[in-house]
Amino acid sequence: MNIPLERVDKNRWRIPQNYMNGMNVPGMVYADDVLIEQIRNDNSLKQVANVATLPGVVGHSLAMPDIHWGYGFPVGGVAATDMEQGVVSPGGIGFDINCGVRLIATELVRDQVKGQVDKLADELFRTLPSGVGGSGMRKLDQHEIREVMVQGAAWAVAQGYGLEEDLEATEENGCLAGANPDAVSKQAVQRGMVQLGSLGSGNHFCEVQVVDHIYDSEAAKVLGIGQVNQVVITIHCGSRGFGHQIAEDYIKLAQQKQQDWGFELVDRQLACLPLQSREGKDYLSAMACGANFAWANRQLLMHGVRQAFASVFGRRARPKEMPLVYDVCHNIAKIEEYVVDGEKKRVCVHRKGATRAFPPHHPAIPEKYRAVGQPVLIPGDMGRYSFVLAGAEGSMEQSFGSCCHGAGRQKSRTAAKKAITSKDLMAQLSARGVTVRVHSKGLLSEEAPQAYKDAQNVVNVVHDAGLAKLVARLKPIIVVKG
DNA sequence: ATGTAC
Repeated sequence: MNIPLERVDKNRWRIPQNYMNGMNVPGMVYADDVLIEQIRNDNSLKQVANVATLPGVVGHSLAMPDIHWGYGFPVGGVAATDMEQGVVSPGGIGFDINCGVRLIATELVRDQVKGQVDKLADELFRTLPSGVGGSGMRKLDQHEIREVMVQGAAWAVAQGYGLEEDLEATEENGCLAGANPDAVSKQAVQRGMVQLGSLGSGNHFCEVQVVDHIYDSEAAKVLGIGQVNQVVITIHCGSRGFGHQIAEDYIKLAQQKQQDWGFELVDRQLACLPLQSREGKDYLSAMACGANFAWANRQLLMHGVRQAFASVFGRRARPKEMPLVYDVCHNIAKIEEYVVDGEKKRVCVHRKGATRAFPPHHPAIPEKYRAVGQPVLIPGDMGRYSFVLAGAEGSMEQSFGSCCHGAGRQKSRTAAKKAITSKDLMAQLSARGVTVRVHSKGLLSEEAPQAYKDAQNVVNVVHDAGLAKLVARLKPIIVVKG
């Protein structure tokens, strides 16, 4: 599939609106010369064009430099739809509702952890339940899961999983408004009741990392990650089977109703619901339940991390000395206001594999970070590095307050599995000084560094394009995975 | 991502 790309500047490529019948806006792809060649290799650019055909889409159908093929929408896609005329498309949020990333700081440095790496890895692996379909740290009854759906991370804190101040360091304070448990199916509830506080599988992980390079020492200091060799922890996880079931339920519903609403979609996977319809509002209410479950989930997992550190390092790693730096979601739809074609507009911003990146002084940013901008947490791959950035002004002008979310897959899961055996991968990681504890070795190869683009290229693009600013680079020393 | 298919 050859998609015509017009180069806009060093880091931007336009898919013209006349490329395909039915496009309501042009596409815009963020990539440099290296990344654009990798991106051309799958069908994700066609998906960028497909998204541009959605009813009520405004501005551009955007693709971040970590874009790759996904269900309907590309992963790494951003699209905003008009609140009055537009739709919400569950495939534009993703199956893992509020998949996201949480970064925890410590007062430890690399040398203090060196001799305890195996013990710490064992302790983390024991404390954080993982694996496909695995059950979580806390079983919920019918009443409790309703509270989780409405309260999010605050429920977890009230139950003793963490500190009050964790909430202000969480996007939306760990609770998306408008959640309605009655919009969630019994089946989703059944799946969710046993999975709170679990890591799952796939690309989800808990990593112990060290600050490896600092790009902006002032910003890094404000975020509490200002010391080279400082030990930090990243958790990447979402809403598990609960959010997955919500997505599946509403995609099925949307597909059944497309004809009634008069939609003729270029791809069945773009199934969508008018924002002003009963069904569209129900999806947003259910999505908020999924988002809140995910925030509670990451809150429990962070509690597990603090417990594991305390058991290994005692008073040198008490919860107060392990503050949450920030928690971002990268699979979500948010109602926000932007200037579109010179006019202020309320839109539904779909971020699927895309991180919010609000600039300095935005009221949604915790006060302590106001001058720096919203922390943007970008996991790379398990062998190389991850990044911390801060949102910048360009995101508000260009990308509906959004930037990339990770390295972006370069090889399919099947291709990755063929490229390297888990044994060879374990040896490679060990040689790089990375200690791994994994639930299923068979799945490890699918997540090999070789399966991903170089995250450094990805973050350089969003930095150069003015969407977010580089703050720090993190290197993994322990990886715990499903 | 996911009780990796109903």
